[in-house]
Amino acid sequence: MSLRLYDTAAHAVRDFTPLRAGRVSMYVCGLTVQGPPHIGHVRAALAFDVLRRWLTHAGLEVTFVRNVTDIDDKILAKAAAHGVEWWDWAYRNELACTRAYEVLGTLPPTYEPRATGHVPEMVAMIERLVERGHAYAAGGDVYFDVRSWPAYGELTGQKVEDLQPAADSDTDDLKRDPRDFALWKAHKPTDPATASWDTPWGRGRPGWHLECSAMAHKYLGEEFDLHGGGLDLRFPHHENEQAQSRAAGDPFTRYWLHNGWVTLGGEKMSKSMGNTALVDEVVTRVRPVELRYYLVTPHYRSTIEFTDAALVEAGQAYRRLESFVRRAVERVGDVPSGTLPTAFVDALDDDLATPAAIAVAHEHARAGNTALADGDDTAVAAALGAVRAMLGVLGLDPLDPHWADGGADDRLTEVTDGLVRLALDQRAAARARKDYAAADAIRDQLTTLGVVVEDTPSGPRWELSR
RNA sequence: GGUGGAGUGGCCGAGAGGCGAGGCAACGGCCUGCAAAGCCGUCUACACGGGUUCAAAUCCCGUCUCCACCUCCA
Repeated sequence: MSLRLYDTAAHAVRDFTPLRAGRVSMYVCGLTVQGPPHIGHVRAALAFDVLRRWLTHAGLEVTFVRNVTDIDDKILAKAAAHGVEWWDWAYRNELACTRAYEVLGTLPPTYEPRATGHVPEMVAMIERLVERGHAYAAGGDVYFDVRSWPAYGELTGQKVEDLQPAADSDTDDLKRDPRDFALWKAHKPTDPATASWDTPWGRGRPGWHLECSAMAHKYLGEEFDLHGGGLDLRFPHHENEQAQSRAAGDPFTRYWLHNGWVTLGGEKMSKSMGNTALVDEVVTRVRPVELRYYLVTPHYRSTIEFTDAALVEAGQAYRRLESFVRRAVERVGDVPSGTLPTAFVDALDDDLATPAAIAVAHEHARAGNTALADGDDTAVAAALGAVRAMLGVLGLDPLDPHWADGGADDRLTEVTDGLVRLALDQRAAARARKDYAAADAIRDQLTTLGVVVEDTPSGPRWELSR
């Protein structure tokens, strides 16, 4: 495999060679389940889903771990505001996230650990850090000692001196340096008792960054291949993760991958800005597979400015591919996925260049359409196999059962087809006697009902309008 | 203040020294009784100002505009 990936730490595209031959270990930062997911959240999942599928396609055995952060300040605050238990709030949002991932066809991770289930692992990690002189307890909190780790800032090119002092300075008097970050937070009387755990430093709850280090260590080992997440996580989250893991003696990740934003009105989508597009809402306007196409087609590191027009356009582009696949299957049957065109492979190997990859799919669809028009079934089958293979890698195969119309009853479909055929026979009869007004009236009525009629060399075909 | 990123044709969106991605829309043609779908063609751009080069959207210098991170964030 000749995959090359952009490594944030190296600021460059690097050849990817797995730590262990034939296997890949990847850790992706999942969501803090404080609310239902918007399409920006889901874009991150999609980006790494494509990577995971590509690695799997290359024959590698992928261990994919994506965490759920189910305890943090905002979860506690929002749960309190809604008058529900924090764990209730966290879990209902976790379910909403899982549903959104599922609706968009992301493959489930190998494992999806929750922060609250890994307190002993975190405690163990803190102990290692304290022993090595990189962490200290203060007032029930435990902090990472930034000054004790000269490499601090290496991931994002920051110098400790240049960082703006943290704004939340209520704990600054406890810290040796304002840039020190909390590994563990002492229990506050205002927080629910259920949101605290016993530790050698007293009761408390996890700091944000520690969980990922502890869980990556547990499930992927001291060193693993890929660590991914959104751009905003580079600093401080990923910087801190790397610092604490390496200070604790783990080589940690070998490549850092970060996906770009989805923006709305030119600005990063975020709850606090009030400029979000929730997955549940967008999916009522376009089919999930079209939303996936929209989010997966641009390069994973580029910004996507979310607009309705672009979303609609993506749907149209996808339908072009889908339409070829459906018509080709009607002609030559359900041929198995073929081999991937070299240009497609080269594109994805080049830091997951999905735009170029999709372009190859469109080119093959066009060739397939030509073959369809020429009645060249061999070429149709070849194009169909190639297009399905390519779309399959991207999780966009229109024939994948995942995208099948839910709840469509086979009997009902049969009856519908029969009824439409009845109407089409009437139309054919009208056309035969050159009564085009009658023929067109039938077609118009079907159109009104949402049935689109197309005349083909082998007779009329119909499908539901999208 | 520090760090990182972006500005491409009517629109979306790639590319990153020379053979003008791909899609959407529009227009013209083919096909069709008419459509639809499809195919062919047209429109052809790289924020601005300099520079390097036989050749720059791509490299260098400068300028402008925008975004992100340094506080929770995909």
